[in-house]
Amino acid sequence: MKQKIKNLILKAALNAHEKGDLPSSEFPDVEVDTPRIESQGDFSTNIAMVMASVQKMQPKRIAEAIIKNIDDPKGIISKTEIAVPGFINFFINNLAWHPVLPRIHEEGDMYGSSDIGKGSKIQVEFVSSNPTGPLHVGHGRGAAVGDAMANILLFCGYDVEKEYYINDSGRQINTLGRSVFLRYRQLFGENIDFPDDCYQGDYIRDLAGLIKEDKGRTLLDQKEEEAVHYCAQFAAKNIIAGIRDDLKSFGVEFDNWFSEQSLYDSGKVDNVLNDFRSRNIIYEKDGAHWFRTKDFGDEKDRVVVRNNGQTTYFASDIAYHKDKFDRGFERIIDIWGADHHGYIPRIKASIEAAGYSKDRFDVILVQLVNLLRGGQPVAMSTRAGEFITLADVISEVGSDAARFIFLTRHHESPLDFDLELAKKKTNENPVFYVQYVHARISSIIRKGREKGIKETGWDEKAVSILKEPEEINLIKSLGSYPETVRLSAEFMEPHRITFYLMNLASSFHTYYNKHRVLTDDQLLTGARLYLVVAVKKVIKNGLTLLGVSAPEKM
RNA sequence: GCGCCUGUAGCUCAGCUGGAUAGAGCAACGGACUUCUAAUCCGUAGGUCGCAGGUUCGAAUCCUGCCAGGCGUACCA
Repeated sequence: MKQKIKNLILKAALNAHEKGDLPSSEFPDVEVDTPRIESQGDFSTNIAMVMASVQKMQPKRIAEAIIKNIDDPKGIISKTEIAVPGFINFFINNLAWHPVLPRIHEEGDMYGSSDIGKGSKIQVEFVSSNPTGPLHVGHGRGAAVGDAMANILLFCGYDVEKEYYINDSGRQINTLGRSVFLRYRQLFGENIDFPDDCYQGDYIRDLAGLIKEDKGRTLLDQKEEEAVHYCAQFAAKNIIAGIRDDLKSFGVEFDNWFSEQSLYDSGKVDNVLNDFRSRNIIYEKDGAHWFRTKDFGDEKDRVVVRNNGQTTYFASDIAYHKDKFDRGFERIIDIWGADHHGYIPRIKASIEAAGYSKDRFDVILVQLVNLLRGGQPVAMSTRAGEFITLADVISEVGSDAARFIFLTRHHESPLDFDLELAKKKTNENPVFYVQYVHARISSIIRKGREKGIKETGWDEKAVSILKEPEEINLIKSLGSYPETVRLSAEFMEPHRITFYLMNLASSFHTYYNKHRVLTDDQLLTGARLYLVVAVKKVIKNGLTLLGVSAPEKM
């Protein structure tokens, strides 16, 4: 609808120019807004004010010239107004909104989809938690944002791949092995002080127990190095399997699990480092190897090989991001915890140095989650190994509530996640509020069937009965869904869908309380059914993008 | 110190990349179930958009400087 108005305005401006009502043929981009206040119409444009200096005319005169030249054969516009500074306000004929309904019925699950991505290959990498412990709540937020983002991009015509990067190499894996091995030895009665720098959680003991069951005491006879290595591999594999399960119960499945170690095994890390050395992008100082990230806009240069010969995490990350582009992705999106933001300039530097444009790389920073219970902070200490895992949260409040709540904030604002609130079944909890719409409409349909009432289907005459303000309001809201999806993809902000759904839900509940769908008037009932079924479809459509279910009953 | 993020109603947050009189939910108060799920709705009240300048027809939104909070600033990941 907005686009239609845009075109009408543009054509009117051209007509006006041809007829000599407007001197200049220079037209700015037409901007059409939806005013907040009802009395200001359904759409407004600022074109007259923007053109004032070019046309050397008063905005009011320009507005008059444009209105005079509007050609609206279908009668979409019921009224136009010129408002004080020079806005032109358009009032849409109520009946002009209705054609969105058959579109929703036809397109169903695909309503709102588009091809703005033009099939270009895009990768979303998220969660990528170290395989040294279970996922916690913060990872859940990253998972919810990443998965929703991937769904939205797919819906907008991108060829999306979801990837999980496994940090299965380097020091933290060694620490994991040591932690498990020490617990293992404790199981055989050794009296060992468990070091602070080892992983403290109970899951480490559990893993040690599993190894004991499997291997008996044989590890004690091996060289420590070998035993630690075995424990590390065993534990990492086990933990990853657990992470995979947790994500699955959260409704998140990845297309690809990418191993950091594989970058070393295939020589990709060495290759890219050698390439940078040969191009003098890496130099030696104090026995370490430094990447000239400063030359690419970072604050200072960064170490890639330490003076003990070990590569840093950054070294494999250089190879990793290069490899993503080598695999043919036109754009890559990383979803990180906000505490990693300082890492962005150096990754961009590495991408530029590897010969790709840093503009093809985006990072979505997800702020931290404060876990609360009844308003009180839940104590969490990773060091002491006392934390509520994502799995705990899912089993307590359910995947739907968790996912939805994670998406009720802009990803760059910190989020309070209250476990008690997430379980509440009231207006305080937005998940139920939205899902309830779907359940209510399902219920209406069931009741209708019992009474032998069928949907009318698209019948312009019947549907044109829908002219209650609450109905027009609902239809307008339905019509704006595709734009919401598009903006959500463009700005990489999944929460826009969440807010849209809450808004649509509110419009529906208002309508529901004021008007009955199933009435004695057959024509009206059919038309209203047609409307609410469209609402149901859009609610389901949006919830699906967010990874939340749409229940038939609640 | 420097860098990034945040600051909007008592609380939790939106605000469509510069538009007109800044919006929701919660909490408070007052109402609505013999009718399709009251897990809902309607109404009342609540604001110097952190502060101060600047840009312009027009600023919560853009720029600059402060103030407050969070995070980062490793040869950790």
